[in-house]
This record gives sequence, C-alpha cells and structure tokens, in this order.
Amino acid sequence: MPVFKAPRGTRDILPEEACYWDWVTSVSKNLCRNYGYGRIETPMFEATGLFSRGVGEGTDIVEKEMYTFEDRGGSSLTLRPEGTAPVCRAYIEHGMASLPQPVRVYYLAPAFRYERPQAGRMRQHHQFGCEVIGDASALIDAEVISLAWQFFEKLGLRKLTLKLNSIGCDKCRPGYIETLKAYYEPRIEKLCDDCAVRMKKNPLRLLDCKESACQYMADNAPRSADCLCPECLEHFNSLKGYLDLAGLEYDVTHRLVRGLDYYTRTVFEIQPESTGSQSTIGGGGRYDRLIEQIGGRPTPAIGFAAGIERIILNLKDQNVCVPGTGSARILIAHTGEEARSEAFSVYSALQCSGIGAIIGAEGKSLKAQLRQANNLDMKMVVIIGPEEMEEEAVVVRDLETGTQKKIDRRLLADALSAFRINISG
RNA sequence: GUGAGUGUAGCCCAGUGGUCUAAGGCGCCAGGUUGUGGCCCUGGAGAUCGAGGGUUCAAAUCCCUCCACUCACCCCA
Repeated sequence: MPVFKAPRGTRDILPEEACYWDWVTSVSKNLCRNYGYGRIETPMFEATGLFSRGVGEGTDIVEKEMYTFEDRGGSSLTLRPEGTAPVCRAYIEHGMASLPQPVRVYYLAPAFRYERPQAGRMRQHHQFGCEVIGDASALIDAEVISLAWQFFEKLGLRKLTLKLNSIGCDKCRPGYIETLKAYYEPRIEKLCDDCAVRMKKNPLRLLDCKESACQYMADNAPRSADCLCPECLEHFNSLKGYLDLAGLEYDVTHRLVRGLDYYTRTVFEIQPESTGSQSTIGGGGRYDRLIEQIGGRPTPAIGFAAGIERIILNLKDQNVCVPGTGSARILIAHTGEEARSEAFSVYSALQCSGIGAIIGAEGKSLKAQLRQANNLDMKMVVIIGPEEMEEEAVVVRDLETGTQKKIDRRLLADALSAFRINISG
C-alpha cells in the first residue's frame, strides 16, 4: 500500500489554523465592501495562451513554472499561476467595458506555480487580489495602494514598508532600457553570470540582483523615474501627491521592477521587516496594455495581490491575536439507552434554535464524556441519565465554575441563555 | 533548475554497528470514584526508525539511489 501525502509544495489547512484564514478572508471582504469592490472568481484553469500572452513569454512564470496539461479534448490548459490575466479575460468576455467605469473587483483564490518549495513559497498558494479596470488616472493608483496598505493595517501587521517606483510606458521605457544598457555595457566584465544573461534577456532585472558587486552598480545605475516621458512623470508625481495626502509613507525604490511583463508606469511592493528570504507579502502595479494584449480594446488598469500564506507567517511571527473560530461550547452527555434518545432530542432542539452543541459519544462513561468536554474546551455540559429521565429534568453543569444544577427539561434553553453561553467565542 | 543541511509514534525528541522485540516527554484512550472533567497516581494504544537497494554473522546506526522537509540561489505572493 502506498502512503499518500499531500503533493510537494501543497499543504492542508487544518482546523487549528483556520482562525488565521477566517481572519484574512473576513478582513479582505469587509475592506473591499467599504471600497466598493465586487467579488469575482474565475476558473482555476484557463487556456494556456492567456498566460503566455498576458504574463509574457519571457517570464519565469511562463517559461518554467506553469502547470500546463492537455485535457481529453486536446486543449492546452494551465492552472492559474496568477490572478490578473483571468480577471481581464472575464472583463472582456462579459462586456464589462459597458459597465460604469472603472470596474472594481477582488478575488480570493489559489494560484499554482511549479517551483522549489520553501517557507513562504508553495506550489499551491492563495492570493487576495483586487483590480480596477478602465481608469488611467493616478487617483486610482492611489486608491489601490491605500486599499492594499489598509488591508495590512487592519490585519494587524506592523513594521511594513511600501516600495514604489514607475517603470514608464511603451513610449519611454525602450529609451530607458537603452540608457540602462549603455550604462552596463562598459561594466559587463564585472557582472555576475546571472546578470550577463539578464543583460540580454531582461535588462530591467539587472537592477534587483543580490550580488554585492552588482548591487553597487545597480544602485548607481540610471533610474527609470528620471527617464519618464512627460505624461508618465506627471502621473508619477500626482500619485506621490495623493499618497502624501493620504498620509502614506513610501520609499521610492528605483531598483523595484517586477517579474511580470505586463506592468507599466506604477509598480509597488509591500515588504515585512523580514521573514526568511521572502521579502514581499503583497505587490502590484499598473498594466495599461494587458487587456489589448489578450484581445480587448485598449483599457488601462491597475491591480494588487497579496499572498495569504505569507501573511499568516507574518501574523504568527508578529504574534498578532486573531479572533477564534466560532465553535460549539456545550456538550450533551448521556448515560443509558433511553437517555441517549432523549439527549439526541434535546440536542436537535438546541440546534434548531441556533444554540451550538455537540453530542456525547455513544457507549462512553459519563466520566469519559466530561473529560472529552474538558479537552474540547466546552463551557457547559448538559447531563441526562436515568435519574433525569424519571424526573423529566436535566443537569446543567458549568465547567468553569464546577457548579451544576438540576432543572426542568423545558427550561433548558432559557437556562443556557441565562448562563450567557458565548457560542461564538 | 543549482548548492547546503535534515528525516526515529499525531507533536518534541534519546539512541552513531550487537544490551533496540527502539527510551523519555506532550497529546490521545482507560482505570483509580459502578452518575461527574481539570490536578495527581497507574495502565494502554500508537513506530514497516522517510522509501528502496547494498555492506556485514549483525544496520535506526555504515554506503548508494530515490523521496520529502528546511535554508540559500533563482523568482515571486
């Protein structure tokens, strides 16, 4: 018999960790409601071409990280490696261009990338993301960035920094890349092996090399923000103005570039102080060309995504208290066959009136049932045995004080309320 | 895809060739109170020692391969 394990890079979310997931999802939903974002969920897989065209042929995601397979009908499909391209596909497919613009949506969804797993890096991970489609203004950039920041604030995460940059548009970026190449060309001998490859393949990525020799060169390299065309410069400046108005602190990090090809103008990342080598818990940027690249009319847009597993790592790291997951706090114990049936009736009645409870295990001693109640952190035990059957009564025992009293069966629901049972706590 | 480290019950771990039919702690189950939890005492269940192969009279222990986890690189959430 083979022993089955969760596949590499995947993880079970167990009940003991569920409170963190509930916390992250409830914060994100409440926040999005306040910001006027509607929920969207796209399929877990899409036509492969959506990603190769949208994310970019040359990116690591497309080149070596996608879960691509052929279905029985011969179509090439890919497990969603990121959330933005599918949302744009849905925007086009459902004619959302004819809704009032911009369209604001958010999602909570798994993403799949075939990578070497590490702490904070899974083959299946979950993202909270939001996208605003159909508005090119810097005001919307500021909105998305402040939503992202608020999200982490409300979660209770501290010691985060917001990194911001502008990488220009189709008009000014080619010129910037030439400037960058011209800067690196005479220094090519000093570059590390990886950077020699980047020089040819994706010069922008030269900027975020971690080799110390390259770092120095990157620090002193020409900055994209200094090479922006007038429109991009204006956009970047007004964004910074809005962020100042919102009281958001940001570091303009000229070496911030991102690994997906579709970004234009604004890019940003939110980084925790440090959790291993995973330095980003959320990031995003503007992607004004993506929608036309996948077949829509030219439509500006901006988005943001955060990794839920990484958020949870940081919540634990920072000892953030999250609300407990609501759970039954009453156990109905019973001894004897007759009492068992009665216990089940009581149990059903409580459930019907919305009072959470669990029923004691059949065939276990009263002692065992009480021990179980204690181990499960129950607040209250209702005891029904032959004696109570005789008297049409039940015993209600408060496990915290150790006191109990016998009451008339019909008064049970009232009595439980009188004990101020907190069934959610 | 590259490099390094680790792998003994649900969890933490002892054990570095024979005394290991693998020890201890937490947790779980049960008894001590034949209708009462927590503390205490006692007992029990639970391990093909990550998997497969090899060396040896003898392997948890040495060697090889694979798998997984962790860390770093790469990249990203």
